[in-house]
Amino acid sequence: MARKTKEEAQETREAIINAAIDVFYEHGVSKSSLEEIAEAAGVTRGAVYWHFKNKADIFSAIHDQFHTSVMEGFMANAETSETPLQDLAAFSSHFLQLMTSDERHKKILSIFSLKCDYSGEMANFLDEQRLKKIDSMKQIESYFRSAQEKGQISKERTPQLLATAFFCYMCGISNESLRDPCIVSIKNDASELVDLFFKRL
Amino acid sequence: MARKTKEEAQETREAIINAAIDVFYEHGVSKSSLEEIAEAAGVTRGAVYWHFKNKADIFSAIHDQFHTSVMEGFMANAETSETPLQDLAAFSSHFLQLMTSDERHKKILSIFSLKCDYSGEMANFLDEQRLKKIDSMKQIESYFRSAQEKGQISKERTPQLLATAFFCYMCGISNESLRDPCIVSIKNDASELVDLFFKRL
DNA sequence: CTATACAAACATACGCGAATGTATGTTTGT
DNA sequence: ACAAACATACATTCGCGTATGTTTGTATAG
Repeated sequence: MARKTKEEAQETREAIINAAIDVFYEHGVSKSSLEEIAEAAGVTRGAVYWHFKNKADIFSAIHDQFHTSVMEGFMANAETSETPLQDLAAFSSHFLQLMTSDERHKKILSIFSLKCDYSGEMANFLDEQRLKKIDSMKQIESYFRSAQEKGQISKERTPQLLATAFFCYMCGISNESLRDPCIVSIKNDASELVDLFFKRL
Repeated sequence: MARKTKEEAQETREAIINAAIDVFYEHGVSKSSLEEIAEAAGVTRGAVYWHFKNKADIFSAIHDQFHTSVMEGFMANAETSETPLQDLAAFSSHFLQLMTSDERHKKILSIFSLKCDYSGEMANFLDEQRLKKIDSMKQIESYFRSAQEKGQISKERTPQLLATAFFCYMCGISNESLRDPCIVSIKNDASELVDLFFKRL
């Protein structure tokens, strides 16, 4: 096809990414062909290979895009807040609720945890996720530390352990609700589950 | 090769399964070829196709074998026990510790949560896992209900919710420790993490 | 201001290897 | 003698990466 303007090219790039999310979600990453993705985006494989190196590169784009969009609302007021635990709970509930309100958000999470085979070239993404998670853990940790310094919770446990526990808890809720929305219903149980962690600290 | 006795044939079948676990763990399910598995087992693809229908069928064998072996130590004394919470905690800790002591156990869990693309034919296994998890949840639920009836914990929350929370918590710990043993160290933190859930009920 | 050269943004075509399923051959326990 | 328990051989498909073709926005010279 003909040459397009920068903006139009950027649009096709986004179209490919969005198509990939849908195709990955339906057929899984490993069984999705670039042909399928191209067709879903209304282009040919030529366009895909112009914008991306290969399938892993598309996955990487989704990966980056997701994490930056999630994190930007997170890194804020661990020390400045007067109610760190409430803030943490609120953000956590909001994150879970996104899985109900934002279809794209849900699809991407589902791809990451159920439709992906982290091996070979894909194993790199586990490392990237590790780094992001360490950042998150540091943040969560500071929330708990702040709460301890303010005398809002017991100092019996270290902030590290509390952060680890809470992080695992949240990951578990997220994953299990993706595996089976009936067993763990975000709409019905999410906020109550989050509260359960804090109510008796 | 020549014909063998029933026992020898069963041994090769087991050898194929064990080889598949190793190959799946290293290369991921989707990128593992039957040729690799056969070679690792010291046979040819002919033997593999004799014992199994295809790759998904091998996976299914691992799947069944794992769940039956895990569950057999679990279904026991929810109502008969005088200390249901302690029993639940003990079993949970034991389950997590298995990831350290039993390499095979760890590899299989890692395959299920990180090296597998649950799509197409593989999606059936999510349904199977759902059923197993419902059973587990029922069991866990009865532990909490028993504890409530004995007055050992508050009746503020329903047993269902407590079971859901605990189940998600455990899944989160298991998964995150697989993703990064440094962030969540089973050896160091597991029992303390499990305790954390119960200490303040 | 316009003609033209160049390269961006794709589409099309080609060759290749890898894996799969099956068909057939071979050995030996019973 | 027959079939279980494999090994070997074959055909086919599928997806990938690349090479090449095509169109058109855009810069630059004249």
